[in-house]
Amino acid sequence: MAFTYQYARAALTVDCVVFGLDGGDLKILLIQRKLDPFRGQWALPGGFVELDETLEEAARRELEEETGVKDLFLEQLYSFSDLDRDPRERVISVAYYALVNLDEHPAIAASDAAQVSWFSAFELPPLAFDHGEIFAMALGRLQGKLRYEPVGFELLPQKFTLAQLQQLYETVLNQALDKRNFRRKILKMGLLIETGERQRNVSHRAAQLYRFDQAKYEALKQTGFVFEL
Amino acid sequence: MAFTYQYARAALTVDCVVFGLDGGDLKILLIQRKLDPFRGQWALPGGFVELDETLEEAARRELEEETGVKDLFLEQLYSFSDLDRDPRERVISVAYYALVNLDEHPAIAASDAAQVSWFSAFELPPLAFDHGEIFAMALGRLQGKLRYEPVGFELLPQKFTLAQLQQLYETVLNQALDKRNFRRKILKMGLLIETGERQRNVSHRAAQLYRFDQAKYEALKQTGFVFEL
DNA sequence: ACCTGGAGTGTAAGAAATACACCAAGCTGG
DNA sequence: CCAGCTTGGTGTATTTCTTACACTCCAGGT
Repeated sequence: MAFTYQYARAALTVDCVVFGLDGGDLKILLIQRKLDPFRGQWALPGGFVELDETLEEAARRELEEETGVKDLFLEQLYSFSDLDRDPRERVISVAYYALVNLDEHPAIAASDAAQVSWFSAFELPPLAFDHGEIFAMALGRLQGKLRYEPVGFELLPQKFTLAQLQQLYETVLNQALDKRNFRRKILKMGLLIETGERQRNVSHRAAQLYRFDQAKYEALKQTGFVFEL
Repeated sequence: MAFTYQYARAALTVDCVVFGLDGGDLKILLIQRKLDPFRGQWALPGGFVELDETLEEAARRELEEETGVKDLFLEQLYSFSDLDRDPRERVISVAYYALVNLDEHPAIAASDAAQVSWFSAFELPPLAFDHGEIFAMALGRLQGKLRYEPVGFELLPQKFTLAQLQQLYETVLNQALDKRNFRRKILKMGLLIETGERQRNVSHRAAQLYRFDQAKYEALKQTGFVFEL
């Protein structure tokens, strides 16, 4: 079967930058290409957009097919359209970035089509196509978002300690933060709920576990409140 | 001539939300459609992407063809992909938003293809397709950008008074600002240059004219400085 | 019992944000 | 030419936020 159009059309793909947090290490998910071009090189998961799905649906479908990850925080990043970004033909790619909690999605179901692996975001191998550029923009976006929106919680388990939260900010923003000031500021927002539970199986005093109060955040947002760290 | 592909491909368009400032009124540029669907309705300028141009090039080309505006500040906004956003067939649109100085681009060369007109952004007619949604996102983006990046100057003439700058912020953000605090804050950043010139032909005391120091801003940005109002 | 390692806490100094009102300058119209 | 109108331009006091900084508490391991 073939499809014919009066004017030439570019192919349309989605590519996903999936961030995960492994302690003090920010990771992203890459797949190893099994086909030319760039065979054997690492690339962002992604693929062609079908006609009966939105871009976001395509991104979620490709992610699940290629890496087994689903139900994650996903947001559109940017559309890339350099003329020669794919050596085969004109391909325009809409990039998404995603945040997952590594502990709750630890085992990436290896796709039949490719090798899948987490890489430290600050020591990536060379990437296929313009994926290096896409990654750089995604990292910048993540760093920006983190300051002005409470997206970081997507990278943590539902219940987390303040130290984990602080380490998340320090890792992603790549700067040290003062513990007391961090705690005061984040607690003053009133968006963290003490669960009453504490850490288990740690060889030191166990920390209080908190949850993020999504509902309260949504309510506050209506009133003009801006999350800002 | 026809083009045939193995898999179905969506058509790809660009649409532009062009903002201009007319005193205390934020305006956007619309064209009246001459063809179905939505014939006679107002719509964002835009059109199909050719294979030998990037998305941004397509946006600039369509803007110039349809409205005569060129050399403006243009940034990608978002890609829209709802399945039924165009009743004819599957069309994915990459939206851009643009800022122009109305005084320096006052006469929009009427395109041969359509009527072109500026509308007050807060009293828009119903728009074709999902252009209302695109506009809403563009307005939100503009309001956000204005706070954290010095994009507002794109809406003003090269030389402007502090009152004009303040009115720009008040108009776009839709809130009143204190004159003395505004002046102190913006001047303390050191990004405005006194031209030494003053307003002419005003029936009151003439205000000092300033220019934005783009070069200094670029330099400061490197050092981690963040414009914030 | 004691060591280790992270949890948890307060304060003082400086910087920034906010709220607020009057005189100056220049043109206009009588 | 003078009165009045319109916008330009300026300072200060109060409060809030930011920053820098060091010790005790607690639990598990040895």
